[in-house]
Amino acid sequence: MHIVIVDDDKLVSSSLKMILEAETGLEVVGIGSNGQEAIELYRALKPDILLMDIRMDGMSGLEAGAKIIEEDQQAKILFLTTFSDNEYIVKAFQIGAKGYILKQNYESLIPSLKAVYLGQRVFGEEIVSKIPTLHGDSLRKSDLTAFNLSEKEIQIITQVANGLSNKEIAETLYLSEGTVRNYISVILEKLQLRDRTQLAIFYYKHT
Amino acid sequence: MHIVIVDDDKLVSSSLKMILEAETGLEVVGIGSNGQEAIELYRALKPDILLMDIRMDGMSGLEAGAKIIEEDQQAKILFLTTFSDNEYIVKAFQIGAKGYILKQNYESLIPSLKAVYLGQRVFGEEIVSKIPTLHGDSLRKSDLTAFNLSEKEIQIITQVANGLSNKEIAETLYLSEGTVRNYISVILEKLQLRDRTQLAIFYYKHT
DNA sequence: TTCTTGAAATGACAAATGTCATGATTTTGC
DNA sequence: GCAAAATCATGACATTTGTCATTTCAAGAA
Repeated sequence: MHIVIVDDDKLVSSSLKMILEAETGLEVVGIGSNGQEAIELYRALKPDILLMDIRMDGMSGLEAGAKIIEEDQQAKILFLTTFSDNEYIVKAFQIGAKGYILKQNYESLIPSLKAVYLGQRVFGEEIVSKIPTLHGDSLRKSDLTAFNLSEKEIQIITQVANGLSNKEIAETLYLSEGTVRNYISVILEKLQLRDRTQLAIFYYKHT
Repeated sequence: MHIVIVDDDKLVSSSLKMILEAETGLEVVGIGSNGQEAIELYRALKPDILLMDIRMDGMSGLEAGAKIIEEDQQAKILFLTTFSDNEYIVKAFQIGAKGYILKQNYESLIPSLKAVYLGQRVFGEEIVSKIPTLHGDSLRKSDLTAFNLSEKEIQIITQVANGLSNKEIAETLYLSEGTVRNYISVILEKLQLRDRTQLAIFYYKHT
């Protein structure tokens, strides 16, 4: 399996090369350090998999990836990044990347590479929550604790995000309308938002 | 890595067992043949991964999976199936399964198992096309024409979905605030919605 | 017990929102 | 040119929304 690695941190790319080549059957055939090089290397070497940092100086991995996939629909690109970012995850999905892995999670790199090689798509845990229509009914614990939101507040946010008016929320949760207003007021303050519409938007962006 | 296999075709489950145990580090600790057994086996054995047919007589793999994940949020379930089905794929995703693999694709089974074990999610190529559109920056043409929305109306909707107030939208688009209100009123009527919050929600659900 | 804390409610208020009727202006088709 | 459209604007109005100060009440902690 031929692999090209592209990362603007040389240290990362050479460590990756070592890790990968410890495995028989894997061969790192090229190393690059920016988006432009990624495109050139891909064209020249046609690797089975392109392992690329999503964030790089100059042309980002995403841009490069989009271009490469445009040229070769079959291209198998696995993105690497050090942190999970909403925007990136969704975009990576959109351009048709085969996967997305956090660098921290280096043990899962080889199995993921193989799975991708064999036609699977591999994504970290985070991806699922970022996909709109598959939302569950409530915000993830991780998101809510980060903002000190109580259980009840979450319930209210969820109702707002379902498009209910204060009166309707009051009926649903057996509270008075005024109480619901108070809750929302507090929530908006906590989240630094202005009105319920922004709150609903927040919900959909963090779910 | 401890694995439990559940498939109503004994032939399949025993072949799988053989394939898996050829790999060092993998141990099939239990085999079941229906959803009910899957639940019992999971409770009793707490395997690292549950490899389960999605379609089975009696309780389906999907139902069993939902129940198991309900009991143990950490449960790692990888579904197996012989054909790709829209319903199933999306449902599997929704209940929180870690993956979905076609039986035909047996070479990718082991790498996929490992990737899942290490915290990834693995899905076949098909999945992507089945996932409702991920949101980008504007409504798709298809969506807007379906509702007879004009160019200007789309602009307004977009601003609402960005969380702007009427006054802000007016400034952005060089209109009076009243005009913006009128536009929104018409849009809400067209889309059968009640207020701007529902409009923002609509936007994020159709984008 | 008394004190404190948190959840829920109230009422008053200003601001934002949505609806409606109407009118001015511009664009477009014929 | 003229009529029929969009397009943009107003003003009046009822409702909803968000803020704030204050109160009630119950459960714990002292």
